[in-house]
Amino acid sequence: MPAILVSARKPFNFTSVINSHGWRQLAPFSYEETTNTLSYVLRLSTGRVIDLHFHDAKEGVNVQIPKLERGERTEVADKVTWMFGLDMDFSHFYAASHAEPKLLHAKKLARGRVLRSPTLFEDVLKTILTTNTLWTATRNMTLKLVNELGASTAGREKIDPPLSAMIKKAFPTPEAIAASSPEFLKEKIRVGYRAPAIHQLAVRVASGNFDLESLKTSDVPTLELRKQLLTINGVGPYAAANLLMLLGRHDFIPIDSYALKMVSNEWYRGEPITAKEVEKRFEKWGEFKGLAFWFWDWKDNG
DNA sequence: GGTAGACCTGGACGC
DNA sequence: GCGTCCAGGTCTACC
Repeated sequence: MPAILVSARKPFNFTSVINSHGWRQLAPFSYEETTNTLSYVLRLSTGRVIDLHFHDAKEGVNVQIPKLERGERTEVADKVTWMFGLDMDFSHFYAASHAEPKLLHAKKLARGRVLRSPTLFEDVLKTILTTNTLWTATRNMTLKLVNELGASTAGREKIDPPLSAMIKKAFPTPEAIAASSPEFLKEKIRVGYRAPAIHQLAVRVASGNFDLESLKTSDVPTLELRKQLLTINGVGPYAAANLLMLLGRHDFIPIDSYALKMVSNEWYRGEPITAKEVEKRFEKWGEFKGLAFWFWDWKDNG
């Protein structure tokens, strides 16, 4: 199988990226622990759906791909650069955190990059699917969404049952989700009350009324970016902070029940706390607040 | 600005 | 197998 090497700005640690959060467990990602291989089913801009396998190449990411045209290879390289944040620079964060014992490992393990999907649309939807539910349900909803509405590696031709198990699917496009209905999303994908929000976002993006992908490269201040993310139904303070982290803006902390638990165990003897206490503990980290929180060496991370 | 309650799913638990 | 309870953020109404 052909392969391409996509280089990373140093320092880089493949394992740190794929372990940065739970994204590798969400379809169309999959992970094989014994070989430390991350896989992803990618839909190219031409509509072709391909299977990618990522391996550690020390100086970057080695990507196993099917035979592709030159333009397709360039597109894959660009997507991989985004997904792994290969061009990102965390030197200022490492300098700011070098004296903090709880962040000693940050530079050593090249922490800072968080695994992303190729499109912001996919990351927004996945983030909405993490809200107000348990992780197993998030995994189920994502898998159903991909299986029901995603384009397949086999194209449109009909596949016999024995072969169909080998066919993989990409994350659905905004158009595919927009063409479904809130009722379908609720009843088939089991997304519950999130159905109208998910469908509405797909319609906004598919119709061209909301250029979500442009936020990936936007240079507007973080507060303004946050404001735009909060216009999305289903995206509240937690989801917006999570998405800002994925966008490389680290001024906000995604405060969920896990954050409250960790901060409470660290500084408040496990007693009930509010978001205010979390903010207070990380206030001094300023523009690195999100990074300091995300990569903090917690006393009890169970 | 702060707070209470509804929104859903699915896992855990008791019977 | 069935019913009940509970965890998990966002949104809206209300104070």
